[in-house]
Amino acid sequence: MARGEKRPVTVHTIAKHVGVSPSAVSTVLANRHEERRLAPATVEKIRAAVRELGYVPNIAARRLRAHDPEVHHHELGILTSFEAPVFLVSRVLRQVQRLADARTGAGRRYSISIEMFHAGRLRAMPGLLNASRFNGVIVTNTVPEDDAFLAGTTLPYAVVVLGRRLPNYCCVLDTPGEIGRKAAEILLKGDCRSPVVLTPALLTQSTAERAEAFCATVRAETGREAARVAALGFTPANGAEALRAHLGAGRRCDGLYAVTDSLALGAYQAIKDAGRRIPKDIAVVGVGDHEHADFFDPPLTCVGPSNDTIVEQVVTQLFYLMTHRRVKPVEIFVPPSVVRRASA
Amino acid sequence: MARGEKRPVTVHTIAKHVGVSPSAVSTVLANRHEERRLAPATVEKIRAAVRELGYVPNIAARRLRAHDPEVHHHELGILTSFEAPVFLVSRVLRQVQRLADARTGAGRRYSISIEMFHAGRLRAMPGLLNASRFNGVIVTNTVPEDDAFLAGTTLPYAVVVLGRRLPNYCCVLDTPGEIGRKAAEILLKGDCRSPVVLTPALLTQSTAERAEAFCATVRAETGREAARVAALGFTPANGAEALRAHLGAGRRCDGLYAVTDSLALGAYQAIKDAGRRIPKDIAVVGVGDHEHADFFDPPLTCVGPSNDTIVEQVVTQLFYLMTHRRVKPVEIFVPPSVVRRASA
DNA sequence: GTGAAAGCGCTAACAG
DNA sequence: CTGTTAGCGCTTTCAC
Repeated sequence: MARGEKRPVTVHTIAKHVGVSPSAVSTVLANRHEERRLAPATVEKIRAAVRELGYVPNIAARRLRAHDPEVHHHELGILTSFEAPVFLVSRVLRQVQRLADARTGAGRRYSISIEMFHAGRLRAMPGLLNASRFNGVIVTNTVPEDDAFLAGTTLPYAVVVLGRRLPNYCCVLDTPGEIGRKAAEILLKGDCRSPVVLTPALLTQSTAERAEAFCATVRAETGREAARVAALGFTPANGAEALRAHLGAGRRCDGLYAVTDSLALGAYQAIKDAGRRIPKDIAVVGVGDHEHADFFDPPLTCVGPSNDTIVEQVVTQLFYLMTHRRVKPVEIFVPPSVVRRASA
Repeated sequence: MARGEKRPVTVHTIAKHVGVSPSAVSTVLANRHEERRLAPATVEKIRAAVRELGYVPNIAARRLRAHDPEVHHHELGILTSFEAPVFLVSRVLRQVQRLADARTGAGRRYSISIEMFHAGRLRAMPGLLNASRFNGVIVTNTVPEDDAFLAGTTLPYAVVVLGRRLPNYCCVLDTPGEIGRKAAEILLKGDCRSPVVLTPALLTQSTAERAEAFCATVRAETGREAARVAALGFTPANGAEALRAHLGAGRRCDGLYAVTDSLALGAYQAIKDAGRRIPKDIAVVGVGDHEHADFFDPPLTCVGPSNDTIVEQVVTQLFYLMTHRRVKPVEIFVPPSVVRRASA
């Protein structure tokens, strides 16, 4: 902390500062001074210098030093913005780990880490451009700025993009149009006459397309317009508030498609508070395979991306890219999953 | 893939194999052969060799090479087993990132990554013992085997343990005894006469203590024994099944403490299916500050660890340890949070 | 067009 | 008890 802020502090710096050799410093840092029988006074002086100079070990150097030449070490990264549905990320992680475990062997190890970036600041992640952090990455939950960055540069290692179309990378995508269409069909077949779609006010590419396709389908099949309700944010509370306002204003609604899980949860509360029954008065459709949808009251019918399939594709692609490098980018579309439950 | 499995493959290996110099190989790997005007034939031969020999770049070496001596790079790790409630981990991550961002400056960068290990296999995580991966770590969701490993060795860098007591490390803990006691008090004050505690069959130290304290409090206050219902696993489905069996057998229950969120969710379904009302027939208490507890139907009263406070303590400790190294281990206990809602 | 050499920061082996 | 030396694998000058 004290003074070494601008000049880099290395074991060498400390050694000179104390008047000992770098190896003595190294020994103390690893708590091996006993077996090396360093003089306690020396140890103390070194410790003091370490603290005073604010020494931070260089991890890359240590790793290189510790490296066992018999094993290949693969560094995999899952890169996601903070504004992410964690549960999807954790599924990706689990799947990556499963496949990595299956391939781990004598001369092969995998390290997998999740790295979060602030939306729009992917370019600032260190080591991305010079390939000094990962052997392969999965990129997801990007915003347009990040996409522009990616599109403008071809990273020289394995990259799979989840949920975006970028011409120079392998991409795995859901089909938001089809999702919206199917959601509309389910509601319309259930004799819904005044469909509503509940979205966050800030639409992502994906949620926008879902809502759009929903409305288009309603228009095509009935000639009427679906009502659009925009929640301020992504939380259940936002969803509840928005739908409450809609219902409170006496506007019609006998069928609802909520484009995210959390909004559906909030919608349930608003509907019940308004004294309406699900699905009798208002049928509700949410998005795909939420782990708790079965325990909503009533259980929630879902149309949305089949995340497990998506994740599987992503991970398969990543490993493929890492072994056969420089293949032509592909786009993989995964059709939606539909789970019918009691709410529609 | 093909043959280089046992002998380590480096740029040097490839260079020799093709009959060029390491620098040529390096240039091709970084896609810089254009500006260096390598012969296209050479480039192709190098590419072929790279593929054939299954070359994997050594990330540590690249990092060391790319290292800018003007900035200190801090590697922070959040180490958690797979059997983890992701949402807690993601809170830790957010908080760490927040504090790291605040400290990031000219000569200072932080990288934060989540690393998952298989329960009981923490010792197998590479680079833990020789300090070649992290400058500081937060360890959580360990099982006894992992704890034994940690207790037996003092890692020579900043370590904060979340949710376990280990004599040689800084630990931050909730107070499961107090949690169980408060849960019991809430139910008993609500005139509950036949309390039940719902737990997973496989108890962690923490869930066991919560259940134990709950039963002890019931015993002390009423002289009766609380019934214990064990669910096969941790999911809502497990919880629903277990409680359904209990209620179906005609056994009494007018107050329930579920020691995890998911079990509470399942319990709701079982209770409603049995035609009972919450809280009129059966009052329900869940654990701390679940983000969706407000949207349970009815909203769920919670007694549990106050995760935000815990996370704050953990992260504060970590940064403290990194700047003032080798301080005496401390134990920090964070009292439970109580949020009263409609379910009890 | 291509190769040789230097050195990033660290630690283990070997000499004193 | 302590210092010197070598080298982990990589990329970037610089020289040919």
